[in-house]
Amino acid sequence: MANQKISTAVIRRLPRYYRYLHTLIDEGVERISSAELSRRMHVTASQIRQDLNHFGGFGQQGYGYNVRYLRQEIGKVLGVDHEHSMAVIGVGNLGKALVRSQDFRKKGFFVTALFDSDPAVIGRKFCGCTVQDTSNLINYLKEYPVDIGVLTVPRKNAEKLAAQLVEAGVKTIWNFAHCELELPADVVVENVYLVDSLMRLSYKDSHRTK
Amino acid sequence: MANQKISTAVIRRLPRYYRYLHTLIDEGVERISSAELSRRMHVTASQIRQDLNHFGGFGQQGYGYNVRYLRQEIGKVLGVDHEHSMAVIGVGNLGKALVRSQDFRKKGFFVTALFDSDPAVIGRKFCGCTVQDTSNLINYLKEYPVDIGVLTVPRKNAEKLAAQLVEAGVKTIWNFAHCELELPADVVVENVYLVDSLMRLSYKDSHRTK
DNA sequence: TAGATTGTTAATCGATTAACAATC
DNA sequence: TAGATTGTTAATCGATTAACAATC
Repeated sequence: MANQKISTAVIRRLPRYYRYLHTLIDEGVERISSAELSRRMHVTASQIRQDLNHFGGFGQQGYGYNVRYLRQEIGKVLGVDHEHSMAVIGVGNLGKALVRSQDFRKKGFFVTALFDSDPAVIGRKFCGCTVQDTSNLINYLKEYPVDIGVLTVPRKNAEKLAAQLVEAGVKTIWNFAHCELELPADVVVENVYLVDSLMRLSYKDSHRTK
Repeated sequence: MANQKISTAVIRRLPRYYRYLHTLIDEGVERISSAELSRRMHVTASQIRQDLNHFGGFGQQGYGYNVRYLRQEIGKVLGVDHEHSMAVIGVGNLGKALVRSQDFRKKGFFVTALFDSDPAVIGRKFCGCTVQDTSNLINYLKEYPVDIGVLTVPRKNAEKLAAQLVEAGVKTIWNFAHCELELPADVVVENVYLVDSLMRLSYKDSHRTK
């Protein structure tokens, strides 16, 4: 259960376990050994046991892992055992897509505030949430705080709006703008660089192992 | 210039170099040493030189790297020195966002076909492209092939439509559906699991180093 | 209790960093 | 030529895999 610096490689794998355990529950599987999970997920049993043991002894010798319990515990580790509120900054195509998606809501992530600077969008309603002018961002979020700020704005505005989020007290940012934000050390950021992803696909495409 | 299995860690970093070199060009920087780039990008100079040398000697002793030339060469490695056509399967919020985005077009990725199964969407036009019924997918793409298939459909339809893409001859898939596609070995896939990304952010949020 | 399987330590493998000879 | 900086080999570090004692 120790808190001694867990590598990002391990963290990257956690959501996949979480997801896979869900499909096991759907299949009605009650318990599973690391060996069986290894076969199904195409990772080594050693890695599974090592990964899980960073966070606690979730299994039982001679029995394996209880699927529901294990998923619940990984959920706790990932912090998806409770709800999160989000403010979406930039209600363009991508912003709208995120607001409307059921996927995040199902996992407990709810959009509670929308901001945009385009007068054509301000005042419009999406999923029960009215788009506000970004000039209200700091004041509004100071009064009605959110857990997560979602940046879906053009690159050139991203840095400024990120700073405003931080000023409003938001310390957790999901950034879709294609730039690297420079923020105080206590702010955590997860970047989604779709162009990078597409380029990696392009790389795989051109360097296909025949 | 060898083709001897380059690790994914290296590939993951390439788009970032590519991006950063662009900002250097914008700043009017003509040449740069690995030491200077190291300082600016917060990676070791050793790593930069190692990474680049997987693909060729792009630098010059005593001089450093020519910024334009280096960017161009990394572009070639990533396969963004030529255009790519894409078919988007699933014209929901996310699909629309991808079609309308300038970011991909600017990098040479053009959407040339749209498919959906919803009658309310079929026939509508986005960015000059008319949405076709997915039942036409195989026939159309056999006649008018694309380089990349983009899957922005609900999880439950993803596997079936991926198989149809493959049948139509598409061997490169950008998958946004939250599932792991099982496809022939010669098909390359890049997954974008937004829910996973959000969970990693949630993890960072709850395990913040105070 | 015996068998199974974890938790955990030890061995291996790969990736990152350091060092330096080659060379522009 | 001398100085600078790469390309590349060698050393270190960290992550993955293997092994096995602990234990349910």
